Amino acid sequence: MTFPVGEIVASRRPHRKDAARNYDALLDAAREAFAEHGAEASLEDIARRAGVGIGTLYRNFPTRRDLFESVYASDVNELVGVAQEVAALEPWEALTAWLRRFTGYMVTKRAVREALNDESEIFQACRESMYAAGGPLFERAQEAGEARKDMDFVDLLRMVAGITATAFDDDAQRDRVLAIALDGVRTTVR
Amino acid sequence: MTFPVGEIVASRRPHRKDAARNYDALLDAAREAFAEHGAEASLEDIARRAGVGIGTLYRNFPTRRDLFESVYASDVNELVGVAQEVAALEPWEALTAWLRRFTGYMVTKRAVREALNDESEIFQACRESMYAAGGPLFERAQEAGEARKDMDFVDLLRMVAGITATAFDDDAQRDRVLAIALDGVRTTVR
DNA sequence: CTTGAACCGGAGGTGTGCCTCCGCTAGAGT
DNA sequence: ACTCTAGCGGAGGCACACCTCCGGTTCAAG
Repeated sequence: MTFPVGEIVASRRPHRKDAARNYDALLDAAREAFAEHGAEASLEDIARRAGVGIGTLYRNFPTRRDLFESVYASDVNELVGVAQEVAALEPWEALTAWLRRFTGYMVTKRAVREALNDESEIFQACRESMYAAGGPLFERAQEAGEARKDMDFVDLLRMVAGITATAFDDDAQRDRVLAIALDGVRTTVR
Repeated sequence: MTFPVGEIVASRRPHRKDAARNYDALLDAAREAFAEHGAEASLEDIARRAGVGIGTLYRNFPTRRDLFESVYASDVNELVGVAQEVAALEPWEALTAWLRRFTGYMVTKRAVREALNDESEIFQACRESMYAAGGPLFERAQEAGEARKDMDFVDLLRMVAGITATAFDDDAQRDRVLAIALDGVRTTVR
């Protein structure tokens, strides 16, 4: 199984040194802006944050959707990497460790998912990568009797995504609530 | 314990027949628009949906915040009523019945909460009303041994709010995931 | 060092939303 | 029926976001 996401991202990145720097700055600024203002964040503000002209933004990302896709893809890329890192842990620990990273990812990504409907080709590829990376962790936990069998990986992701996308009083509360919900997942099937 | 929210809402509502009708239409249109476009929904679009001039919107709700507060308050009002209705059921059933209604409420309300920070006086009053209405249901379930005791009502609301605010493939998936998370809540404390 | 291609910034035209202001309309009290 | 006042609609000025276009700049290959 290959993960085409990385290649798609890389293919957009310009070759010249200054151009590449601008590209990265725009991606970071966009990630930040989308997390802060949601899908409707101002493109001119993103260019300002990145310290580049608005023209540069449009050359790299002709449409808002292009920007979404790139930000999203680069994050999915990282999550796929994490899945490989945690594969050596015990089944339940591996799963929850990955989900913890998924949490951090989801906080920023709420806006992107809100704007990117499933039509997008890149979105499809990213989702497949995600499932290919995290799915086995869940199945392993199921086989080890550590996760209930009357739910699937998609259910789990939705659950974690929902909980982590909400505003909590502090991180401790978020972790507590997440742990409680995961207790529901760990329940053995009746 | 009184719930001042209803009075606040009522106090805004104009006395004249046509004016009251416009007020209601604006509230409904705003609820719809906020659910659809989030907190940044266009006020002119809301006036259009309601079939009134933009001036009428501004006379009734001088600021965007006023509109948020009114929509939010009217919804909280309804939830408080539901809590009284379900009070006669068994502890766990009463709690989950109320949370199911909370779900429907939350889908629409995500946008409002996103825009209304805790400074708002009305928001404070609403939150108190919510806790006063739903809190006892949770405590009753705890005392009956049906809900774990190492979490509080706020944790529970955040959890349900998070899960229900997310996009699911269908209602069945949402219910399934919610039920799993609630299994975590029902777990007895170790 | 030279050179040309790739890249840059931002001015500016267009569209849309925000909010105010005021001449007109229609409900409510007599 | 009459009045008078609360309420109405939307034109218009301002601000800001979107996106295009092009003269100037900078990298990197030879």
